[in-house]
Amino acid sequence: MSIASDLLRGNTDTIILASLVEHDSYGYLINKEIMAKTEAQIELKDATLYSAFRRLEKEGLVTTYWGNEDVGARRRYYSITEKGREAYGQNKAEWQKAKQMIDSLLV
Amino acid sequence: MSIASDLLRGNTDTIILASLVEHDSYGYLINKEIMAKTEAQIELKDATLYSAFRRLEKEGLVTTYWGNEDVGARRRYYSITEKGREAYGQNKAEWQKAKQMIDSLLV
DNA sequence: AAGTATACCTTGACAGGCGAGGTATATTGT
DNA sequence: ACAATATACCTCGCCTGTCAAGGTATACTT
Repeated sequence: MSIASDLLRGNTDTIILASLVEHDSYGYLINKEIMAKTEAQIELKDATLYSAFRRLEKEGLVTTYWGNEDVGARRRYYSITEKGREAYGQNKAEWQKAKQMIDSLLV
Repeated sequence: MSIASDLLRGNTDTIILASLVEHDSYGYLINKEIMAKTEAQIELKDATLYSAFRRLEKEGLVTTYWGNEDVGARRRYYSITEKGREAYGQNKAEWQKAKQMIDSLLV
């Protein structure tokens, strides 16, 4: 059984940012990598993924550009901004705290 | 800064069930205890709390009865059912797994 | 020619959180 | 005496994030 989406909610943006910290990437690949790393227990549905991208872009946490593939389907790349790196750090810290707090409530 | 509600979502029902595992309780007290235990970093807004109760009741995870206070405001008590205990165990297990998976994605 | 993989996108429905509003009783402060 | 605060419950309607369902286009395999 894969992870309920309500448990992921609030972390999707952070997860996407995480995959952009090292290098630029694109939607399809990000999704595949997440599935590979979690043995398909976490999967961002593509509608969810793309709506997250719009949100991140609007907030200035990522920028985007079209790749110039001369073969295959076009790719839209995403790049994390400085603001995005900061947000990532904060989100991660908040996640650590939330984890701890929730754990303290679950006997 | 308190914990973003999207990080709690998916855990609110579990948190409520947790506070009913040891003994019956009522909304106002459950809320106070959660705030006390987390130094007010987690707070279920009462609209959230009561809608969660309706949900848990509908799913047969809790039962409810009116307390017979002869003084002060009336209290509606909640009692966890056997089904509720099972759900609690499963939710907790899923939370453990989700934690692990999310952590594996956040570099 | 059909199927699968890669790669993107939009729309509309749904569920949970919660701000804002409401009711009622008891205690504490001035 | 009266106001304020704490206790204790409740509903309505908005907002936001997820995602099923639908769509487009290219390239490779069978």
